[in-house]
Amino acid sequence: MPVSAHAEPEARYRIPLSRDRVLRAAVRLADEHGVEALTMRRLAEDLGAEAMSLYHHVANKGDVLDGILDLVATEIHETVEALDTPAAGAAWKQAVRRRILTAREVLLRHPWAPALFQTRSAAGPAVIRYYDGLLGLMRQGGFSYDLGHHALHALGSRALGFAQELFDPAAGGGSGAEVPPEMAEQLPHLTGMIAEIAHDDPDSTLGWCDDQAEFEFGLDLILDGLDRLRGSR
Amino acid sequence: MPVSAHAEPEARYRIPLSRDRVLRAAVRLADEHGVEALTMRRLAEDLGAEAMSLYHHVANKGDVLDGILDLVATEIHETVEALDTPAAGAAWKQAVRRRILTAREVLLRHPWAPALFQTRSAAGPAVIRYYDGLLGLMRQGGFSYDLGHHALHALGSRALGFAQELFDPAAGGGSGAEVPPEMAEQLPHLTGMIAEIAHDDPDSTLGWCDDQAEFEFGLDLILDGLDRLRGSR
DNA sequence: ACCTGAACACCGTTCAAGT
DNA sequence: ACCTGAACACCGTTCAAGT
Repeated sequence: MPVSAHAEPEARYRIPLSRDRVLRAAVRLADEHGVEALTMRRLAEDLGAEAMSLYHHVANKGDVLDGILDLVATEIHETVEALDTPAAGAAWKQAVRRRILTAREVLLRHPWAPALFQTRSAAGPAVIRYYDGLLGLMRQGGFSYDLGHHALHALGSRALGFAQELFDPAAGGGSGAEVPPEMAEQLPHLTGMIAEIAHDDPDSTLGWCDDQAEFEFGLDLILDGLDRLRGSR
Repeated sequence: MPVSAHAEPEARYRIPLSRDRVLRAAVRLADEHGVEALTMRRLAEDLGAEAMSLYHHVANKGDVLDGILDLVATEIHETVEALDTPAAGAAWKQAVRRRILTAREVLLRHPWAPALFQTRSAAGPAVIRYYDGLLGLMRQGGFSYDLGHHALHALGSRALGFAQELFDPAAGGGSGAEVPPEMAEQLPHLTGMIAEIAHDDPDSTLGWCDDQAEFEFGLDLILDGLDRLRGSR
């Protein structure tokens, strides 16, 4: 191996670009400043290069977006794969539940990822490997391929650790009790619900939905339903 | 009422702009050419005006996007409201199921809407009214407010008639049996599943997932789970 | 081979000016 | 009041040119 002593300091500020380096910088940029800050120009700047240089390592911006999603999915898959030795029989439910809640933890570190998963239609290889692992756990739990197939569809994005939140309480502003009277007439049931929950727990005003608890409720509902179908079909 | 005969032909090619006219044109544009064709310039062109004129009727592009989502949600809410006289007791499940499948039918006419619903965080008034109606059906079915609340979260976007499809079989290309051998080793369970389904139904190659059936499977799983919890909490 | 500057065809939006 | 043209500050991407 030839030694070139003077190359050392130069190499420090001029690490060659590569697809991997570009994608990792893109993930970091999205994590720190949001996905809307992820432009080819800004990404190049962070890498100490010009925007046009990126095109030697990625096809276009869509390729970058698919690439960073695959990076996140890889992180999920590897974290989850290190988690447990799969268990047979009824333990399938606990194993699947744990994987999905772990996937959710990974996604909380990349809050831009769920919205992007929904925008980019094609599932990358890492997502597919992750789903293959889930299906494997179900098979060990006694699932037919047919039921396992339905199960993956039923779980949908929840399997990856997210589900769309339609109500964003933080966006609402004031406390739950401050429903305008003319709106309350049009929304008798939601108004009643908010009033009752405010009564039971006076401290629960703004942002009173516990995202984690709601995610687990929906997940358990599906898993319990699947467990009941497990033998019968 | 004064009559001005000569105003008629002029009014024909210069209908004044309005927020409603702008939003309806935006929905039509998205329906016909996709949401990516929905630019302020293109939208103005379709209305026979300049892009800058739109800003007298909408605040900005985000306002347009929120506006067209509310228009779709209104269409869902009105279609569903005309559907049934709500039924008490165990019939809640059938009533909710029918509303959600109807919402899905509406969304199939606006295929751009689901992805946009997931991007725009705040739920508009029409979405909230729709959810209030669902909660009302559940209340009549004997739900506590607490269980109804969990139920809305568990249903999530499925209540509006969509759920993210993570596998897009149409994007894959060839038939299900054409899995590359080195990939098959990494995906033993998905490969086995595809092989078995191809064996049971040789015609099911490309796009063999029945979206409607899978949507209903997941929906019923959740509704059956809720029905089981209905009395016990 | 890898990288770059200038340029192109778009965006959403501001502003001053028209009627 | 409503509408408009020109302009600004951005995009992603192409292309010919550098090393």
